[in-house]
Amino acid sequence: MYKTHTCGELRAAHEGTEVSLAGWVHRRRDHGGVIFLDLRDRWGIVQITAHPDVEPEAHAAAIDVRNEFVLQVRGVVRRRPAGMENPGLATGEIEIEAREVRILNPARTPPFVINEDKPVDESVRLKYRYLDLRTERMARNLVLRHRVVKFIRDYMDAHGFIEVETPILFKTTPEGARDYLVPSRIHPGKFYALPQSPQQLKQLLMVAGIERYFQIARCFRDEDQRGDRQPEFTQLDVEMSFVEREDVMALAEDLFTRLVAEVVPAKRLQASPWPRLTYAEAMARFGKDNPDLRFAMELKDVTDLAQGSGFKVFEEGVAHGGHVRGLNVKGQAEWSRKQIDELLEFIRPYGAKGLAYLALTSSGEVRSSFAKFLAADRLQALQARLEAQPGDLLLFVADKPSVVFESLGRLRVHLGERLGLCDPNLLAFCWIVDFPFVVWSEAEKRWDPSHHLFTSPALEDIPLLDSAPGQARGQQYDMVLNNYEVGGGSIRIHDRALQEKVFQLIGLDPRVARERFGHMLEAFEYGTPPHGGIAPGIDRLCMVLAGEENIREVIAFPKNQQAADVMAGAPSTADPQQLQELSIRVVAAE
RNA sequence: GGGGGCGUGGUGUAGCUGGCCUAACACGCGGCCCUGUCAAGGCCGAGACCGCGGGUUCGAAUCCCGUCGCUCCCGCCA
Repeated sequence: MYKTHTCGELRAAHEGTEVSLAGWVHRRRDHGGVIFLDLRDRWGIVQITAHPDVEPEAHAAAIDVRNEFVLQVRGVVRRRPAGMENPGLATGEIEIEAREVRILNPARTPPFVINEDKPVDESVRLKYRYLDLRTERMARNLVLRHRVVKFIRDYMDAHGFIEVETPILFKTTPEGARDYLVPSRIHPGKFYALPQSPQQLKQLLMVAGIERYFQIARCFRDEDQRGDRQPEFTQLDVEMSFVEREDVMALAEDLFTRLVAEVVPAKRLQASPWPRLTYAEAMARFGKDNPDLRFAMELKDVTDLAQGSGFKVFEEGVAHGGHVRGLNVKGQAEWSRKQIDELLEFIRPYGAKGLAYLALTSSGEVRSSFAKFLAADRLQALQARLEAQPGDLLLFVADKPSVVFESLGRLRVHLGERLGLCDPNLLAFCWIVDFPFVVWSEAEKRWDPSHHLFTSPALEDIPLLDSAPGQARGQQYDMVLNNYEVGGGSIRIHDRALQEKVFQLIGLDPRVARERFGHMLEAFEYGTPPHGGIAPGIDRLCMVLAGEENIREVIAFPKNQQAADVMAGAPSTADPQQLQELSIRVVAAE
């Protein structure tokens, strides 16, 4: 037996116990006589002492030991001498007096330090991911993720859900993101696709009468990476029958409220119940449909005050159906012209052509790019609208609505981070509802579903689908946490006629629709219950709960930004024989 | 597809308005000393020719061009 105990569990109460421990050498301190070894396993760290005159052989063995060697140590638990305790260590009251030190496997010097949390180039970490995962931080993240998933499974089970696995080899649906394709050997020229989500399958499980389904589901999307996006990711996939929007939202809210309390007690919810914003409200107040509610600095509409104000930029902005909106950067009136120009540069990529400012210095002086154009009462009204006080800096963008929202929304987040307004221990969950059912795609010249093509429109808005599709609301809801969309769901269509109508609306040829989704349409004719669901992203959620800023930190073996696994070297070329079996010829490898 | 940032010993950085750099510092690594530390300590030492290629120059880590890699972002993500 290698282990009688783990390295993290021994306490003063174990004094005198003979133990056998096994783990990695976290650190070694050689005092010429006595040698200290910090032995680490997944459960903690314990100090081993090897005295030359207590057990010469054990001491001799400890001389050759280096960091990250794998050892088995037999010894006796001793209370540490008075004053020698280490309060920074859970096992700091005791130490193990070594009787035998056995080197199970030596280790090369690792390419980066494992026993402290120092920045290391990420490609090096990813190449040696198995070493990176030994670090306290990464081990903690993996444990956190396990606890999150465990809590979810227990909760779902307790609420009558069953976990059903759905296929990884499925059918391509080019309507959504790019699919990962898997060639079929048995069907030359044909392909499976990896699921972008188990959407269709979970709906078919509702047809099957499961009523309450969930799955910790792996999803695949072949799109470009971001700090919060991986080509394969995990979502808590949920679907329920005989439910309305409120039922699904209530379940998810209860689940995650309890999860936070149990799994990350050090963090606290900003609000419970979670605030609920309509899409329109989220855009108007925060410029985004995934607003960070941890701080205020809300956008204010000043279009009415800008109109006929005499300031050309404002008037022209309004003239073409545009808005003027502003935000109040509290207490930053002293920012220099240069700093404000930098903010303009920050929002320029989002289409903003200018950034008007009004700084109310604490001395009562006004610095502004436009104040001289405005009448005194307008200026007053403007300040009142933004609840400005001396010391505040007011920033305005005038443009078409999409540009105003995009640039001020981004600017708000940027400023919030820069000014330290985002409390990392605060979890500001909220719901976004009443999304537009479809959005006009200028590129494709057609209506695109704002969620996915199985989402039901609000029933009272169905007539609008013919007259004014852009006005119709969808029965969609997004779960937002701090700065991230961590989940989305909807009530689905369960009626063939309505589903076909939606296909038609988004320009899906009926023949193509039947080819791709015929199984869905047919299923709807066999007694499909009203149903809906939600799919919270496990990776993003864990990222926020772990206090990480990149999704890779909560994934054991993530892909890099090029969607490559630099440790194993995936993707790789395939053997010519494999390709031949699959009837595949590689045309260009550039 | 586009834009920004970065690329110096094993790791993290400094140097980068060209010559004092035959590249510095910290950690790590090796050796020696040290019987109580816990980021142990002291002394000594090895280790990069500055991502790669080309150019400018008497002279380049430092300037220019190209290229590759990593990263952040835009597009994209039903």
